[in-house]
Amino acid sequence: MPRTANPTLREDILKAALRIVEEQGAAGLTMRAVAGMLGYSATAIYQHFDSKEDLLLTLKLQAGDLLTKEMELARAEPTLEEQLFQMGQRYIRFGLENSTFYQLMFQDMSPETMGTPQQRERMRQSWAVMRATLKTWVEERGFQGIDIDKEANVLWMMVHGLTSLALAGRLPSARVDEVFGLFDLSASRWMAGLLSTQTESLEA
Amino acid sequence: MPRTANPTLREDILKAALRIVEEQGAAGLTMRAVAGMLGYSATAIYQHFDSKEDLLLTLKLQAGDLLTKEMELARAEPTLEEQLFQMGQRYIRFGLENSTFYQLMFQDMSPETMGTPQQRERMRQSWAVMRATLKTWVEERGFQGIDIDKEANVLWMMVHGLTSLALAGRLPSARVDEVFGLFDLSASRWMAGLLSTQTESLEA
DNA sequence: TCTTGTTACTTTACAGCGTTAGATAACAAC
DNA sequence: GTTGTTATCTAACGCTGTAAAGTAACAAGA
Repeated sequence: MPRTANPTLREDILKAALRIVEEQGAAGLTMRAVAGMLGYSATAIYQHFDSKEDLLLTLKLQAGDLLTKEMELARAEPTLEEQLFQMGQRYIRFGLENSTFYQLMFQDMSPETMGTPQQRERMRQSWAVMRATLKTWVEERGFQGIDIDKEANVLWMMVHGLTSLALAGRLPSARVDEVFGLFDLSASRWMAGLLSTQTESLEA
Repeated sequence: MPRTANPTLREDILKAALRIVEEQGAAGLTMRAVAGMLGYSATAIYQHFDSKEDLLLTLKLQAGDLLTKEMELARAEPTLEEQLFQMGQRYIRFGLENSTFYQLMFQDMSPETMGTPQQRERMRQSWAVMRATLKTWVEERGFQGIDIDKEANVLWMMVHGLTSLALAGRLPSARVDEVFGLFDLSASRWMAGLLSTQTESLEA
């Protein structure tokens, strides 16, 4: 017969943490800051999260879900090619517009920090969305000798590499349209390369 | 007529910091730990570095130099294609074998943390090595309508994306040979894509 | 309605962090 | 020797994440 807890506190903590990360960056995210924003003491958070690491992991998982949702929106495009292309663009835009989060998602990814296998799976959900579309497209076009998983990883490393470099200030410009230009180029190289393997196999 | 400082202390600090990062990860790198390893007090470091951030930046620059050196070794390969390919492999291997460092290099890259324009230039040196080889290759083969800078960025985002995903545990395996397999695939897609633009322009 | 058991939350405290201020002492120059 | 400079140390400040212990709110049973 215990005292009842604030039923929304867990979510409130996550919302406050999200706001702090957005407004002040990852360095501003302290237990005291989060709790203070809600009028609680810092240690109250430990009723709902094991540690700051646990809180961060939850935040990362939520960010991953947002990215997945974003990519699923691309399914509205009329053709599969356009869907794939839009997924790439939406991925990049998400990273650029939520830079702190995106960097967080790919940071501190030591084995312990990565959570349970289910959580890792959840983090890969956006990849799975893209992979599924790619698979349908490859099958529809009747491409032969394609390892879907590997091709999906190739596409993923392109968009992630691009986003990551842009956020690190390692590209000539981090402007969305310029980054999209590079995405255009790399995607068309990949596509042309893939198509060329198919014409070859037709000739043979 | 001042007292003389330990002439090797600055380098000793960097060496100690390097060792700590390698042995204990970035989290173990504290001013007290670095100084303690050398028998100095923590504040002695401030004679040689403005802040921990300054120390870290210096470390990153050194890591960048190492990567550049590593990639320059690929110039020994007999053909330009092999040189380019080796550069990619050496980049990836460097990242996988110096994971903490590599992650450090692409972390905390907020505008202030990035140092002077000269330092940013120095950080891009490994990219410049690859770009130069790519340029020579493109000219030697007489390829037309190629924007060298953009193609170099495409190659860079592939190797960086791959390395970064592997280190984040987001690929099915982080084993060097498996990662190399993905590099093979993406590089050949890019190459075939690029070649296809050239045969098209020949036909036209 | 009163007691009781559970637990949400607070207060206090601790060790460690980066960094500053002030004290100390080493040593080159005169 | 004396002096001036500065390399280095000690002490301290305000921060961090978090453990331990205290407080009080409230559901359940009488």
